[in-house]
Order: sequence, then structure tokens, then C-alpha cells
Amino acid sequence: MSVKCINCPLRKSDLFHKMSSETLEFMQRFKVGEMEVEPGTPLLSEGSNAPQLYTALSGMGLRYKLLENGSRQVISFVFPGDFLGLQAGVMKEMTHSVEATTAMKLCVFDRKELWSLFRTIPDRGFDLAWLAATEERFLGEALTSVGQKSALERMSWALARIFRRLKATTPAAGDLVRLPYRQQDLADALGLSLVHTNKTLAKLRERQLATWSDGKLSVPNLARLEELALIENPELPTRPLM
Amino acid sequence: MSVKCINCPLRKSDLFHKMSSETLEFMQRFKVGEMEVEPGTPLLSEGSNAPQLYTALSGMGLRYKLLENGSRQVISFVFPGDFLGLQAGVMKEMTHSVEATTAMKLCVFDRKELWSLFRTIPDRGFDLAWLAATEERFLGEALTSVGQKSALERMSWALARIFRRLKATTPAAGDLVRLPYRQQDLADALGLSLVHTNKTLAKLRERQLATWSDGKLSVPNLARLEELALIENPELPTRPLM
DNA sequence: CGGGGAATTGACGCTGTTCAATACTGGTGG
DNA sequence: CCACCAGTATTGAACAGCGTCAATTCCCCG
Repeated sequence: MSVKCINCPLRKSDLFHKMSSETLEFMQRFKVGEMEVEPGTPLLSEGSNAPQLYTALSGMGLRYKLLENGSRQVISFVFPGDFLGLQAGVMKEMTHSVEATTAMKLCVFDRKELWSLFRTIPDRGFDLAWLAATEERFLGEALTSVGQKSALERMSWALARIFRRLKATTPAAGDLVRLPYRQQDLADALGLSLVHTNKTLAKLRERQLATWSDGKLSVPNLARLEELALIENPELPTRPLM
Repeated sequence: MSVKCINCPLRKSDLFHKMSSETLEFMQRFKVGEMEVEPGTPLLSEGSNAPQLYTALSGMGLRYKLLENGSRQVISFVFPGDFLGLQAGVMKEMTHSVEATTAMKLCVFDRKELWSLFRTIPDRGFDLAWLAATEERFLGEALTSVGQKSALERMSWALARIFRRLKATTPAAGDLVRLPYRQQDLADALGLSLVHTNKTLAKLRERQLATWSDGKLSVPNLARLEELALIENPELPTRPLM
């Protein structure tokens, strides 16, 4: 039994723009169904031309690129409310892969309808451009972090960004959020070795800026963490929900 | 005297999609004028909400972010045909700055008309989403290069990408293209120090894979350079011209 | 002729990598 | 019930790629 868009639990979060009832109706028609996947399931593959687009409803995932030499760059973490497959939607193919890290529930859309979306509801077309521009924004910041910051600063940056994002859409108890990734995932996201990632996390723990163990991240003093991370604009903008 | 879109010299390049005559007419109306700037002129600033959008007609520039600690990440190089200001157009503000490196000529558009573009010419709205998705694609690749590759591989990656892009839109004599940046610019793009950038360039020169001096880049064997750069998909896709 | 920006080169050291050993966990099959 | 195993986290030690410091050269421009 598929959730109706009008009852979508994500809409309760202040993170997302309010949707007009017409838009809501359109999205309901655009929506093909729902999908539940196990941890480790590939959702989209680099080079493929996926026929489907998704919005993550629950669970978490990873976007990444693989190199011939075996290394992996994690492009970003996928959280509830994120839209997946935009690249396949507007270009011919994906340039990175996406997979589920935990069990996930996803809202499924038909890629073929994307064009009608631009034609019939320009607002939504604009929203898609907005989303793509936001990805660009995020990746520019990630590139800056990996290119210019020390390991400790990078790690602080990632944990601070993740913490704010998760507090906005997942149940959080005080300064604790669930973060069910492996240290290797963070390492691949930040361009660090696994060993040094571990040691850097230990430093943040000693300094009582961030503690991440057993799948739970605790940030007792977000402002100080963001300061160390050289984050200039900590608030995350509200965004459209597809 | 402003160039009419229909006579735009960039349209001759195979790099860009063909434009319908209706689209061409719309763009002509969308176009406010032209701008010529000196080397070093700031075009868009991080944090600002620029009222104008640009398409680079000639000359070259830089997109970059500055950190509090004084370091600079070059996000990408700006070449003829690139569209500038999309972020300011769809979000409230720019998240990086853009400045002219050489003298540039730019086509100027009015940001306020962007919304009417989505409404009246959905094709162009789609093209904008396409452009944003392409930026995302590029930045994902840049992040992967900076995060996972050695200095030599990164440098090869940058020079190979730049070389192909420049051959597509600027006059090139054989394996020679004009590349009027400083080594510091490349260094800031790749997350390397200036000194190591210099030494890495020397290595590429010794190996006769790429020679960049006096503002001119020569790549005698592109395939080998791209192989060293771990580039999986070397051809650059054709793209919309705004 | 003087000065500032850019490129080049050598010496040295630090940040982060690689190698390796240990411990802890949950899952599996005897 | 327990031995076994694979995946993950942790920690120490040695090493190296790249950064920092510094000096020199070249070139353009005033």
C-alpha cells in the first residue's frame, strides 16, 4: 500500500518548501509506486540510463564513483528527502552510482514523464533546476574541503553538515542522530585513508567536539565544530521536495 | 554594437546543440546586451544576488571559493560558451565567485526574465537543468580527482579535460591551445602547492605528455595523457548554448 | 635601472599513507 | 554450545608524497 503524496511524512519537516495542492496532485500522478530495498542494494549505476527516478523516503544511502585503480570517491550521503536520478533524467546517463547503505523506502517516478513536468508545471521544472544547482553548491563546498582543508577540518566539516541535515529530517534525541555508515565510507568521502580517518575521529572525540560510535553521532557543541570546520554559512537552505 | 544571437560565432562549434529559430528569437529578446571586461574584473561574488546572468563569448575566467584561512579553491575554469550565474538565478545567491582572467566579452541576460523562460519555453528550462546537472557531473569528477588521485594523475586529468574543451571552442593549431592562466591557478584547482604543481608540470614535460609554458598548452599524445589521468570517458558531451 | 609578479629548483619536515597486529562483533555450522 | 570466520574498529611503527621555506632567474613594465 503506497503512501499518498498528501500524507507524505516528509512534508512535515520544515526543511522542505510548502507545496501547492495542484503540485501535490501532479506529483501524485507522476508517482509510479514505492520500492523497499535491502542494505547494499544498487539503486543507480554509473553509465546506465535508468528509467526511474526516486525520492528517498526513509533509510540512508551513498553516491559514489569508482576508479580503475580500485579506489572509490563517495560523492555524497543520501538522506530522506533527497532526489535520485536527476542526471539520468536530463542527460543520457548517470555519472555516478547510488546504493542503499541501510534498508530504504523510495518513492518511484517515471523518467519519461519528466519532460511533461517541465511543460505542464514550470514550477516543478524550476525546482529541478534548483535541486541541480544545490548539488552543484554542495559539491563545490566538498571540493573546497577536500582540496584546501586539513584532515581534522574536513572531518569536522562532514560531521557538522551531516548532523544538521539529519536533525532536519530524522528523529533526533538531543545532540544524537543515527549515522549508520562505516568509517571507510567517511574516509572515501573525504579523501583520507581508513587509518587516518579513525585517528582523526579519535581526536574529535578527545576534544569533545563530535563522537561517532555504534552508528550514532553526537555533537555536543555544533557551533564550535562548525568553527573548526571553517564553515562560513552553516544554516542549510530550505529546499523543494520531489 | 551587439552581436545578434543569430550571428553568434559560438554557434559554429559542434560542441553546442543546434537551436531552433524560435529559441533563437527568444534568446535575442532575453539578451540585454554585451559586456567587455579587463583581466582581473570580478563578475559575480560569493554571497551576492547578482541581477545578471552571462554567457562567456570570448576570453577566459575562473570560478573560485575563498576560505577564512586565506586559501582558495578554484572550482573550475571558465571558457567561451559557459553560462555564468545559474546559482544566483535559481537560488538566492552565488556560492562561489567568478572573475575574468583575461579580457572577456560576455553576453548579458536579465535574471528577472529567467522565470518567464521556464514558463514560456520549457525547452530552455530543461536546458538550464541540463547545464546544472552537467556542472554537478563535472564537480563530481573533480572531487574524485582531488580526493583519490596522485598529483601527477590530477594534473593529467586537468590538462586533458581543458585541452579537449579548448579545442572545441577556441582556435587551436594542431596540438597547441592557448591557456593563459598562472601555475597558481592550476595549483588552487587541484589542491596542490604551487611548488609541487611546478614540479609535476616538469614531470609531464619530461615524459612528453603535456607541455604548458608561455600561456600555451601542447598535448602531443592526448590518449596517453588521458590514460595516465584515469579518465574513463574522455569525450565531452555536446551541450546547450545559452 | 629598479621593482614586482611569475617560474624554477633544492633542502627539509610534516601530514597523512601503508603495513601490520590485535580486538570486538554478529553470524554460521558442527 | 562453541569454534570459526568475516567485517569492522583500533593502535603502533615506518615510510613517502607533498608542503613549506628559501634562493635564484626571467621578464615585463615603469
